Amino acid sequence: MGRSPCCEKAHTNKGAWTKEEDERLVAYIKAHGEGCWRSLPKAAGLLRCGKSCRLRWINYLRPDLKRGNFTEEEDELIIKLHSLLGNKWSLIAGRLPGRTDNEIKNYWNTHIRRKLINRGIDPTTHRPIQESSASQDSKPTQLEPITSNTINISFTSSASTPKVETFQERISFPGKPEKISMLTFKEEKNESLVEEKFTDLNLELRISLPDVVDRCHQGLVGEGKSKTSRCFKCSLGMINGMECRCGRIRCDVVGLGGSNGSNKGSDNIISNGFDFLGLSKKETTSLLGFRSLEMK
DNA sequence: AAGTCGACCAACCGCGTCGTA
DNA sequence: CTACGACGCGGTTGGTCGACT
Repeated sequence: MGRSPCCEKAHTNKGAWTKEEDERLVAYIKAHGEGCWRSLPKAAGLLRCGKSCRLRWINYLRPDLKRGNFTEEEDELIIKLHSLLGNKWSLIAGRLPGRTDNEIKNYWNTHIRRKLINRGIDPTTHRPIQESSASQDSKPTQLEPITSNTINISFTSSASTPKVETFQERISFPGKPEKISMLTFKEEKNESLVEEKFTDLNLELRISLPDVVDRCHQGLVGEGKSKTSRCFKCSLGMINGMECRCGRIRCDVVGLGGSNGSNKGSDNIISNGFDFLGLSKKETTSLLGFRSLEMK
């Protein structure tokens, strides 16, 4: 089965956006909010693909974007997050307010990669280049015991498929031991278990429950969505609990949020929950916030 | 002044995932 | 269970600009 095109390419503009197109897009989103990218171009009077509109808004037109050079602190944070997450640019971007995944990706490829190589560090493995090239010959699953400056993080999930997916990431900080959590995350159907084995966190590592409940309570749901699904928090039995506000309105009688609507109002939940690496707001609009952590 | 090269970055493309019918 | 629409992500491309010769 072939993949259908995301839009009618014959009647869409490509390439650089004009000022007029930008103004139209901004005006439309200000008036109607984000979401439903497929229908947005037509509604906004733009001869653009929905994808293109989304990208333009997210990467360039969004009012909360921070323009300008990256600071040294941001550099170091990106390096650390990349050592933890790999090329998960959207997750990394979620930790840097005002920065986009595309911006960070570009910055990584043009600046930080070179910076690490100059330091003698392999930008892919975050290990010293000599050690890194030598270790490529060895089996990746054979991990050494944890030392004072080595961290293992593992995730195990069988949430959506019978196949158990695991992720192990090993990070070394030569010379400088750092405290970090080792988390094990297990999720089976409606049951979920989050074990936090250590509570010392230096990167504010937290596991976050998706805040879809709060979004649907605030009328931020997209039109035409199902009204029978239950939010993740409810499915965990957290109704009326600390993590879920469904007590106000049971989420099995309201619609669940899709990717539509603004993110206003979700910040409190993120900051009060178990936000893992400060998952980007867009990530928390669905269970993707968790699933993104399952390394492929 | 003209040509070349590399850096930068906006934008595109293809694929994976999710939700729904 | 399957097909399909829609969205989001990551890799890649290509245009622009400044530095250098």
